[in-house]
Amino acid sequence: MDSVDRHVTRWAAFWRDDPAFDPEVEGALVRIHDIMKWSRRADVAAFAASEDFTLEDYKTLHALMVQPHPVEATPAQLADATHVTRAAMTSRLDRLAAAGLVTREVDPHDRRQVLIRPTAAGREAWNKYVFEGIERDKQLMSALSRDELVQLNVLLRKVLTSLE
Amino acid sequence: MDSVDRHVTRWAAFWRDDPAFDPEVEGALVRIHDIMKWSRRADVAAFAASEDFTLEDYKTLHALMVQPHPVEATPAQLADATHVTRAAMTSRLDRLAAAGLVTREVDPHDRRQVLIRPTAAGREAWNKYVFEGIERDKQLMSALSRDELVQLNVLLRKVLTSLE
DNA sequence: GTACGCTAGTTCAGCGTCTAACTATTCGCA
DNA sequence: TGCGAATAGTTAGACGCTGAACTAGCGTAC
Repeated sequence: MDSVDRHVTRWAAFWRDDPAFDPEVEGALVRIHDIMKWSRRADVAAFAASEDFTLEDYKTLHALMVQPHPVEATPAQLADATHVTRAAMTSRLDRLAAAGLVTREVDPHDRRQVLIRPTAAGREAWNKYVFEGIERDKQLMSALSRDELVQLNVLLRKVLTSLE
Repeated sequence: MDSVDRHVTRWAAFWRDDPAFDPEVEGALVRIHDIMKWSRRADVAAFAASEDFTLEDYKTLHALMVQPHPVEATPAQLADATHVTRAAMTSRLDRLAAAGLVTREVDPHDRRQVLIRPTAAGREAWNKYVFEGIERDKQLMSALSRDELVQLNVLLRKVLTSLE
């Protein structure tokens, strides 16, 4: 029994005989929510020390580096990849461009588009943090065996596929 | 194969022979992240129509109703339950109190504390939305059978217990 | 009994995001 | 060919959250 079991149990008391409420459904979603919070907290903590390079900077740079074509991408593609709006991406790119980590260039073939490319400094910044992030993630999921991890992905993949 | 598989595969290409990177770990966390985003988006959409009653209002009210003692709680307890800071809870309660959905009263036994209680209108507002939320959650997880849902909770419970 | 440390809640400035409106460019079709 | 619709990106204003500073009240120890 974890904190979610306790929470959902109390919650369930309100609809003891109402079949609409399903402890397994609510439990799964609350847990997903909570694990997410832990992950985010760990990420924020990892970037709290570094002045002038935020978690958002890193995430944007990461999306740029792990593109189908890691040499360039448009703001819209990066916005989709990071699940933020284009407006948010504009302000993220403002920061990165000002810090000299990416370049902005108008696409000569379609002058509405802007091509974002990482600079050498940008690649370096990304490299510095990416392994730490992988290690954090590993820690977070360390309670599961390899088989369990695979099993978890099978289940989550089903959920996500149905949503997409 | 879902979008995360494609994403992580591309990602993995960067560290093809580096054992630090584990597609199962990253896959699970990215999926948890994405499912979370879907859930939040559905919740936001559900409250977009209703003027003057926000998702945050509902969540706070919900935390208040599903307390060990659902008649009253302190701002600190509600902040913990909803995973926000006390500062954020102060502003949430400002809204709810102004809308007449909760009352704020200084605890006579400890005058530092404030007791929050739902009003009749507050209970009614909560009741109006709680079933819709349950239905949304059910939809979100509808891709899984009962057994799979139980299995998912077993795995997530392990992860969460290790984090707590 | 007074002084110090701790706790609860609030206020404030800063940040990141969102939606909506706007500009510039390209596309499609009469 | 030219004009309206659609698309890419940016800007502006609002919102919610956070951390830090602050006020008020409680508890304890000397």
